Amino acid sequence: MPPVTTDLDTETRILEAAHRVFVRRGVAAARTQEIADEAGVNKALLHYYFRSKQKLADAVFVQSASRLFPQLLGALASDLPLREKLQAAIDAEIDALEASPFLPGYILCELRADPARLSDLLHAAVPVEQIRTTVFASLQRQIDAEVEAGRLRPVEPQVLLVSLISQLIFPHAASHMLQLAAGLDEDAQRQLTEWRRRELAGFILRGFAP
Amino acid sequence: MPPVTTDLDTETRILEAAHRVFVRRGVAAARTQEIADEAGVNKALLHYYFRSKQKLADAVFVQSASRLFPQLLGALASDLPLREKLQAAIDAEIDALEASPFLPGYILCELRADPARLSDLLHAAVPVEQIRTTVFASLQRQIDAEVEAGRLRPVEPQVLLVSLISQLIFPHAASHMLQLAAGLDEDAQRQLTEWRRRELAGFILRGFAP
DNA sequence: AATATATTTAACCACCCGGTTAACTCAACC
DNA sequence: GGTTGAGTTAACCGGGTGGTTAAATATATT
Repeated sequence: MPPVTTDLDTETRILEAAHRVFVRRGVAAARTQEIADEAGVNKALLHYYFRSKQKLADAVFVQSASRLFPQLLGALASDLPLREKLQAAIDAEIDALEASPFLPGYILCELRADPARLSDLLHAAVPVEQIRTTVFASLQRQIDAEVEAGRLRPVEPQVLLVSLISQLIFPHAASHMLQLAAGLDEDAQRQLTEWRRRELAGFILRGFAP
Repeated sequence: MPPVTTDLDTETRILEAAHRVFVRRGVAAARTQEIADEAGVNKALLHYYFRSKQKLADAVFVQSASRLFPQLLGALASDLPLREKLQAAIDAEIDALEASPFLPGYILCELRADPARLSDLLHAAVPVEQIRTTVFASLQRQIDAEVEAGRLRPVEPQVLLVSLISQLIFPHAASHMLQLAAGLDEDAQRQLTEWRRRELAGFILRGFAP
């Protein structure tokens, strides 16, 4: 038998190179040659390991998305008290984003190009539905309790969630746009990240206070 | 002299077709043939009016961006009192977004693919810098006054601005992602837009209150 | 009507890109 | 040492795409 479990090497090298090139250029504009070069292999190897550019892109997308979503949803599905839960979600997401800051932009763009296909793809890889209902149910319960205690105004979980996600992800996904429209250089953006880590949970809770 | 000011017809028809196709597919994945078909003209006409696909994409981008940014920055540069200013910005932006909901996603994606070129392009078309400094200065003044009056905690204008822009633009730019991750259908998203129009200004001011 | 210029078209081309093929290498196993 | 089969490569191919050209048509000016 030839090397069976050995040599994940080349395959992952290709996958990582593809990841870099796809994230850098977008799938449509990416050239298989560039991926091959960056992986240090021949173009035909891409076809050998993955059957086509499309399949390769699929693999990269699934891998990326399952890096970005689970942390956030996981933290939100936990049974921490509301403030600590928000803080956990913020910390988890900021950490994930600092590890791969261009991921949200990439996912956003690819999702826009072909929502249906990628949605199927992700659902096959991650039990999104299930996590989601858990998140909503637990969040709803906590909000109700806070409303009862007079510390929060009535608000649907979606509203809170979207406000949180927007402020967490958008500044990364749109860093170029912010630089262009608001003139924020890298340093200013790092400062903003720090602010979010320290203040965002409190900001949101105050915002939804009665 | 041949038709000089007449027949903006064909040119704008091409521009609008290009707009639709670019926004739908993204520039890299868009085919000139599809644009020509959608404009009801021959492919060569694209080259006649605009010199190349690239130039056409540039024109579309500039047009799009100068539809999306000025409203927001204009409202923010006005001399309304803080709360009314925020509300004006929110109304302006939501109106602009309802007219062309896919614009932010498009701009985001194109900006990601080639930030430097598109930044130059926009700066040549819109006096971004100038508007921006006005916005920041006026905002800083108002925040200082509110802090003095004990109605706001000290906060840099950028922080407030990014929080506002994130919550305004992200839900549109990432509508597919939100549908995927948070399960928000079109109706839920419309509801969220309504919430933002009614509540976002108050939400932000409460969030930054002492 | 004649002319000049602006539009518009059909047909064409050169190149790029994803994908394929067939041959070569090399380690494992008999 | 010969066989096997995964891993790897150079070379090639066909289709698609952006771009070009030259001819045809419309429109305004004289």
